[in-house]
Amino acid sequence: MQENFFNQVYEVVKLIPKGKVTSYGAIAKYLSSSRASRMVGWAMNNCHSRSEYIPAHRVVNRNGLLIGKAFFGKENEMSLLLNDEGVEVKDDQIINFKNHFWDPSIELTL
DNA sequence: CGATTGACGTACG
DNA sequence: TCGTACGCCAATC
Repeated sequence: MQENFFNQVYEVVKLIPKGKVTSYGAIAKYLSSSRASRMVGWAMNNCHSRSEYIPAHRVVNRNGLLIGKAFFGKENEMSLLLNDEGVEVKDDQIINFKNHFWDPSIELTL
């Protein structure tokens, strides 16, 4: 399979610390282009094809909205996981998103 | 093999 | 400030 973009996405997502969240655009920008955010979402769509578990619930859109909840299975599961990790989520919307935001381009110190 | 879609985001009007 | 168009790459139809 793709050992460059997709694998990079999965690796970054798995590196997200507990209680932290990031956005598709942040990962895309860290990997290549800011406009490659669709590829990140596509990677998440195929995340089940990966051998490792991908904490996709820690990856949200630019608005901090749990857009992927519909693909996660149980809608509440995604919110509950984030809440359990210390991330405040209200109505599928992350509260203090900026406070919980985890930027790979900064945390990974590219 | 060619066209369209897809967990988004940025740029331009 | 709000709305529409485009870009990225892979997978599916």
